[in-house]
Amino acid sequence: MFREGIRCHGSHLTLRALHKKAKPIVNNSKVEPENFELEVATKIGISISTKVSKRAVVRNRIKRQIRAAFRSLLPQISPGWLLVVIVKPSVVQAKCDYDQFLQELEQLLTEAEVIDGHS
RNA sequence: AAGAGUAGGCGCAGCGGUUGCGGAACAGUUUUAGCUGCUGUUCUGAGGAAAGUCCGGACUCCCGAAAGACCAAACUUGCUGGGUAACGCCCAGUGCGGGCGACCGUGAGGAUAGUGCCACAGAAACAUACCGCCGAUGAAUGAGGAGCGAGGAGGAGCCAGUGCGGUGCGGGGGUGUCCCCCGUUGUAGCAACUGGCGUCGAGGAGUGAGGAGCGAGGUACAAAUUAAACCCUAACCCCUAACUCCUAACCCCUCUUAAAGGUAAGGGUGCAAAGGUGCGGUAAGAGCGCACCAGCAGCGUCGAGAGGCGCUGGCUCGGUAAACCCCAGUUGGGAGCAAGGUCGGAGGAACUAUGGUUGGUCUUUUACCAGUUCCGUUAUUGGAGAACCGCUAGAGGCGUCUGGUAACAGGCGUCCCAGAUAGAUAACCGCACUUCGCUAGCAACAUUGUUGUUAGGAAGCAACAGAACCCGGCUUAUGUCUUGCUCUUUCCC
Repeated sequence: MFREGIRCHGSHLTLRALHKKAKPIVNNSKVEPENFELEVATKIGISISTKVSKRAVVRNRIKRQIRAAFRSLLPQISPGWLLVVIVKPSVVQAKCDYDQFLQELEQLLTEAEVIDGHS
C-alpha cells in the first residue's frame, strides 16, 4: 500500500490510503460473492516515531487521541480501506489537542475521498 | 521567632456523570471446526519511581560435571557483628575526616611476607651532603675587648720653711671713674731651693652600713625632778668591713686565616625529604635528654568483634596494593519469557504395498506385474495463527500480637489487587478547587491607589513519568504539601 496508495499531507499529519476492492479475485474461491463486502474490513494504523518525542508518555497520548478521533469518524468511512496515519514532529511544538486532530483527520479523509464530503 | 539537621507520610487540586477502550465472571445467541464470534449485566484496569537496565535472585533451556577433597582460575567482595533466598543491598557498631551543634561523609585488610616503581626537579627518593652551620678535641698562628666572680700584682706623693708674682686690707703720692710706692703672721696659688715623712704602702676625692663615745634641741611617760628606754635631726672623732676609678702577665670573652673532620636544625627541589611542638643540651647540631602529642612493640584490662583504656619499652619505620602480590571470602559455564513448551497449517525425509490412485497383462471380475507419493503411517523441522500455556496467589498486600536497639523474623486474622501483544486510559459535561486581578459592586485603610470580599470572566486538570515474566536492591528524574523528633542563635517569662 505504500507503493500504490494515495498520499495526503496535512500540517501535522500524513495520510496514506488504499482501497482493497481493487483485487477481489484472490478471495473468489473461498468466499461467495454476496458476503465479499462484509469480509473486507477497514484497517487503520497509526505511526509515531521517536523523532516526535523521546518520551513514551507523549507519544502514547497522541496515539490515543487519534484513535479516539477515528472512532468518532468510523461510521462515515466506507469499508475496505487500508489507512495509515503518520504523525509529524511539529505536533509537539504546536501542542495539538483533540479538536485539532479531529478537524485535520476529517479534512484529510475527505481529500482522499475515503469519506463522502457531502454526506 | 529565625536558620538548620534528621526520620517519615502522600503522589493528593477532589467528587460525580455520559460516550468509548482492555480484562474477568455470569447469562443469552438464527454464532463457530473450537468460549470462536456477537449481545447484555456486574466487577475491575499503571508507578513511586512502571524509568535507567547497574547489581542480586527465582524460573527455563543448552553445554559440562556428578556427593566431596586438593590445585588452578575469576571477582571494581574487602573495618567488625548481625539481617536476608541472595546481593556490590540493609541494620547496628568501630576507626578516620567534616561541622559550634543536631548530625553528615567514608572503596576502611596487609607497605614489619616478598618483588617492582617513584618522571621532571633536587646533593639525596632508602641513603646522601649543594648552599648553610660548627671547627669543640688535636696541631699551627695572630689581633682586639672586658674587668662580672675568685685569686694575684701594681700605684707616688705629702708637710713645713725660704723665695716669686696675683689679689685683699692699711698708709703715702700723682696728671685722680685711674696709676705708682711702702707695709702686711689676710688668702688662694707656683714648685726653684732647704728640711722631714712615704713602695715595710703614705696621701687625696667620693659613697656609705653597723657599733661605741661625746653632746645641743625636740617627742612620749610622769605632779615635778632625776635616771633609764626608744625615735628623729645637725656637727665632730675613732675602729671594723665593703665597693668604684687608674695597672702588665695569667684567666675570661670576641674576631680572623687554613685543614682534618662534625652536623642533618635551616635554605632550595619535589606529590613526598627521615616523627611534630616546646624546653634543655651542644663547637654546631641531632630522641642526645625531658614534657606533651603521633606511631610501633609487649603486657594488663574491658568488649562477641572491629577496637577502647592503662602501664612499660626501645627509639622512629617514606609513598604506591585501582602495580604484581599476600591474606580472608565468594563462585560450575552460557543464554535469557523473542527463555521454554502445547496444538499443529505447511515443508522436506523415510516406510509399507494390506488400502486409495495411475499404467500394463487378461474378454470381464478376481488375480498378477510395474509405477507414483495426491491420500496414509512414522519420526522430524516448524514465527501459518483473531492461537494457547508460561502469565500473575506472590521470598504478595493490609491489620495486629510476640521476639529483637534495629535491619528483620515468627504467629494470628483478613484481602485477591492490570495482564495488553504494534500493545488497553481518550473525549465531553457538572459542582468544587487553584491562579490571574480583566470587568462591576461593597467595605476598610487612605486617597485615587492598596487590601479584603461578593458576582461575572479567563486560564489550569497537573511535576517526573506508562506495566510488557516476576521478585529484592541501587541509581537517576520529580510537584504542591504535611507530621514527629533534635540542634544553633536571638528575644520574652
